[in-house]
Amino acid sequence: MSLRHALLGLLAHGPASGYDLTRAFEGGIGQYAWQAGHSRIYPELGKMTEAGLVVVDEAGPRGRKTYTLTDDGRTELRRWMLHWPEQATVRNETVLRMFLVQSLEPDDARALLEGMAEHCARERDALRAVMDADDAEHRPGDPLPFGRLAGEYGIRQYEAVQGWAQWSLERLAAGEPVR
Amino acid sequence: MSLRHALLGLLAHGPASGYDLTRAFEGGIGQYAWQAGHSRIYPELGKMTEAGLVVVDEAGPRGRKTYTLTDDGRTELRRWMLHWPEQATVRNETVLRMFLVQSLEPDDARALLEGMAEHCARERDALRAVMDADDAEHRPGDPLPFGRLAGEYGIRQYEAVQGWAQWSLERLAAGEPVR
DNA sequence: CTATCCATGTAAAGGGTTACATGATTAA
DNA sequence: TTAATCATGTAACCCTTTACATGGATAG
Repeated sequence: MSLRHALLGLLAHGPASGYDLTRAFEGGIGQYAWQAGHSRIYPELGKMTEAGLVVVDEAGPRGRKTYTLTDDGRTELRRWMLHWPEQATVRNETVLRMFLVQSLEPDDARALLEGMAEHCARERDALRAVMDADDAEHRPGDPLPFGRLAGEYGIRQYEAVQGWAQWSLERLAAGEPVR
Repeated sequence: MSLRHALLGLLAHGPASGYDLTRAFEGGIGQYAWQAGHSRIYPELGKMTEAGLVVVDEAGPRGRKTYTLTDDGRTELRRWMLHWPEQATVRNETVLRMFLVQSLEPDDARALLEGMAEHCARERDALRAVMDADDAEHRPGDPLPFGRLAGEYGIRQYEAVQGWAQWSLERLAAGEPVR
């Protein structure tokens, strides 16, 4: 049930409404870590309120509700962050394609791997540019923007996929039958 | 709906039963790419049969049914492999923790990052040993074992996480406030 | 004969996506 | 006044997990 923990983690940076949290999932966290839409977020915030992990400050225009972490919520977040299971939930279409590349004809496999390498090179450059811009704005002593550390991982991740695709292309080019 | 494509990809290597496919998900594909249990696999194979993507050779002990890819199934697999969307489905608890590390107290963040680095170093070594054993058994000209290419990515992936955790620890050690 | 593995299925409960539905506030 | 944005919610449908349920084949 990681949506709950994603919400706890976002609220650890300060109070937010369901609408704010929905916007947050449109950024990097939704693209790289965990997806969620408002229709799932609102009911989950309701359950978390019942469970005493968050409280509502009912005060805002248009019926806006602002949620704040409770001590129990912060404790639960810390527990989840530090005690991770050996087998974490993983669902990744890109890695699935990596497993299944050996089910394609050599020409198709080559096309897939070349496409992946190009895509990752482009995404890596784009993310590098965003992170460089963040760093340029950043004054020493200020807190890092949310997701700055994870962004650095994103760059390394794209480089890993790109390097892997090139390594795989070399194995294909060497005439090694991959299936 | 990637379970369908995972099954198509596994069946591309040869006919298999629901039981065989369930076993396949207990290996690397289930650990790194996509999880599925038999209670989801059997109904999905039924729907895929209705859709004409697979056919059943009803012949085996204990009511065993063996599924084989049809031409339509192979076409659908190829389509899905080569035409990937920009925004792929991602659900990854480890990356979620990376995003939320900035919501922890510095001591907790350090403990998390050190734990991740150690865990990845261990997993990397274990996977490297399995891949080396695969390569030792492998005769040039034989097809690569299923998942050999993806396994190489696994190694690079663990190295990327480990390198990232160490980079993040250095930023923490430098006294930079991460939140 | 007995335990283990092979083999298939269904049911219930919960998580997640898409669509439906409504209305207040603000900026142009 | 009108369009965009803020803001919340529910309903239907599908996917996923866990548990329930059954029985054949094989090895010791």
